Amino acid sequence: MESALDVLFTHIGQKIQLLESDKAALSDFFKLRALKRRQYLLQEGDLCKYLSFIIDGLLKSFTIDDKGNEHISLLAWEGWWISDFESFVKQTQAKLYIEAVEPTTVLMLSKDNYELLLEQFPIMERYFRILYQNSLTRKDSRLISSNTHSAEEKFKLFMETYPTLHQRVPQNLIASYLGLTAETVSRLKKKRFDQDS
Amino acid sequence: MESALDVLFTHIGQKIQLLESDKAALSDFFKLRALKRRQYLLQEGDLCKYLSFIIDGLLKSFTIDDKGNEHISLLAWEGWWISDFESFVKQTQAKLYIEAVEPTTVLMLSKDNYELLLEQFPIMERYFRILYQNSLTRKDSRLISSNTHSAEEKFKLFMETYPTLHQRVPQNLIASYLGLTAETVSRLKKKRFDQDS
DNA sequence: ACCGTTTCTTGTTCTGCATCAAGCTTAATC
DNA sequence: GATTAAGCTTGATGCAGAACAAGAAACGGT
Repeated sequence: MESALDVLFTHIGQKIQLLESDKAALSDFFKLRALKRRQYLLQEGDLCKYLSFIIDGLLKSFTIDDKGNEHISLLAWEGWWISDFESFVKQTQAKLYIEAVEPTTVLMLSKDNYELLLEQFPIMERYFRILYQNSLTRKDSRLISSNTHSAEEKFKLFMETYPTLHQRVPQNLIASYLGLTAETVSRLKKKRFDQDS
Repeated sequence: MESALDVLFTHIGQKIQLLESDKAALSDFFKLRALKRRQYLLQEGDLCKYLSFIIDGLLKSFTIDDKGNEHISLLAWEGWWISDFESFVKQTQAKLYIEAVEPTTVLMLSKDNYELLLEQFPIMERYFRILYQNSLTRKDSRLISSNTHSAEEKFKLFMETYPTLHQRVPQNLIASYLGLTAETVSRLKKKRFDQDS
């Protein structure tokens, strides 16, 4: 069976050319961790010490506002990275919580190892440059959608972009991800279904 | 006086170590362009062929919705890069307009030259990795603010983040950047001022 | 298989901000 | 420096989606 590191290297190999010798050397930089459902990977106020690559499972990152409401900033599953990126990069207090929605395994890369890895493997500069490049285009789209679309348009766009995700993620999390309430999404769903039939 | 390329290299030099020989070689990759007030650097439907580094002046990127309303996705001035990044990276049709708010000069890097430059100067992989890394943390913050804050909080945060920008940029552009109407921002400004005095 | 918790639905009320309108002020442009 | 356009203010009205409420359905853990 495929090891966690193989999953990671396959992923990296889709963006850059990775030598077998590199793989062996890179392995030591990562640490495997298993999370149970509802377990936290990070809590607000912590230092975000790791970039985490998701081998299997699904995580959410979110803030909690003054009224105690949760606002999801990211839903991430196998093949994606997650962190409180600002906290990780600047080594400041985290603003985000990261919590497992499903039982999850991740490969963690510490800040120190991240810097080392970039020093020692220039090809990884390229990998992360491409990774961030793609991430930026998605964030741009999301920001535009967030500022210009109605609730209905946001929901529709989400369902088109991630057509199968609603089978894995409770509707209230999708609502939160879109900056809507669970009630609103429930009504939008009903509306869509009524129209389709 | 300082040339446009010097401005760029100073900026790059803040993130990575750039050799004089590199500078000379890199110069050929960039093309200088001057824009008048209200002139477009990009229009919706175009291919975004360039990353543009702003030497002087100020630009806005925005979408126009079905009702003809403008939604600003970015305000950028000297020392920042601007593009329709998704269109640039994937070479798809641009969704954005980019227009000069002030008379502006930019150094433009074409997609081809971008790829060449990354091939030939591995140090530039590092530069762009760091650039994108920082850009991502800002986008994250903005996305969170957009989904969790009230109009008043967004406006307050904007004024704290860019305390002098309102002297350069008309209020209606700030409103659009924040996903608000000009009227709302006008009222918020009044409210702030009344409270402060 | 059961029980408790989480998630979803549906109705009602409320409110923050948009929209519409119109006069005023400031700033570009010739 | 006159003219025209751009930007700002203030008031009135409307509405999308939040908030509140409460029951129903689905799910997960033991």
